[in-house]
Amino acid sequence: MKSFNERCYSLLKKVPRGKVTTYKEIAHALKTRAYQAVGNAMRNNPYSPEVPCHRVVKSEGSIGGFRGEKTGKVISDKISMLRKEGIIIENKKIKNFEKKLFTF
DNA sequence: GGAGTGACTTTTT
DNA sequence: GAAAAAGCCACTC
Repeated sequence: MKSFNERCYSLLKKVPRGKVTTYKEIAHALKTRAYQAVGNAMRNNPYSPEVPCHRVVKSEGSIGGFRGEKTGKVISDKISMLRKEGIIIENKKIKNFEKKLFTF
């Protein structure tokens, strides 16, 4: 039985490049309301590059908080990466969020 | 088995 | 509109 976390990772991997998803959607896809549990899974993030944690945002379209990989990384860098993938970030918020939102 | 934590969400002040 | 509090679920110690 895979842990709840691994399911989150699997779903995250399904997110195509240039799209984003929300913690809420993931939790809903898993038939649960463990929004924070999803965040927990991301925080553990055993799959650094395979799981695009930066593609997961809050329900409002804001970036939320990311840990980067080490203490030096900040959210700003992740935003740049998202922008490179085709996602427009404006003032820590995703532009055209609804269009970029990927649902399961 | 119980208490604490968390990269959240929603409602209310 | 922004900030704070409460609520919720799963994981870890």
